[in-house]
Amino acid sequence: MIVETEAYLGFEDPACHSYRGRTERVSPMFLPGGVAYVYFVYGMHHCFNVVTRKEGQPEAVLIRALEPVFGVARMKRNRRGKKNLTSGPAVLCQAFGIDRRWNGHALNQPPLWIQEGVDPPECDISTSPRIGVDYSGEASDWPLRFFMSENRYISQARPRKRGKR
DNA sequence: ACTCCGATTGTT
DNA sequence: ACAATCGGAGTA
Repeated sequence: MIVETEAYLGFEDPACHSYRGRTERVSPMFLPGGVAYVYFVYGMHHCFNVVTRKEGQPEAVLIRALEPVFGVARMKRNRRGKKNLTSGPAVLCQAFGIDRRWNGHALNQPPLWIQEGVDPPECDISTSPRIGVDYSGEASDWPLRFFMSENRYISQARPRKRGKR
């Protein structure tokens, strides 16, 4: 169950990878919505996004945290026994075995897909600024992070040095 | 060709 | 507080 996301708003958003236009890396974002955009960061991590708009309009939602529902044993294996299985964008990618090979994959198709919640819990949704985008000027203040209020699987935002804004 | 640094995480 | 680790993107 997806419990935390961030929106990235294409050409209008200095924090978005596609802000400066089309490059090889961000080309999946330019596809019609419903497919995966997976990128590699810090020389070791992957992050998983859902492309959201029509072709040529490169916006996406970063999946930052999940609450495990089933498949926990496999997640543990993929995570090498670590306690945190799905809190944090790179952590959940490791748990699910998601890497750049999934770029462009249609997310209504197995073996990796997203579906409407079977019995979604009643809950409030909170917003906050996005994590780790302090370089992006005033966009770093935009309330584009969304998470289920008080869900225990929300990723912990670490204290960071304040960049230019 | 070369430099800089990141939509992070785990450990100290 | 810092290391790990590398390729994308920008500059020349």
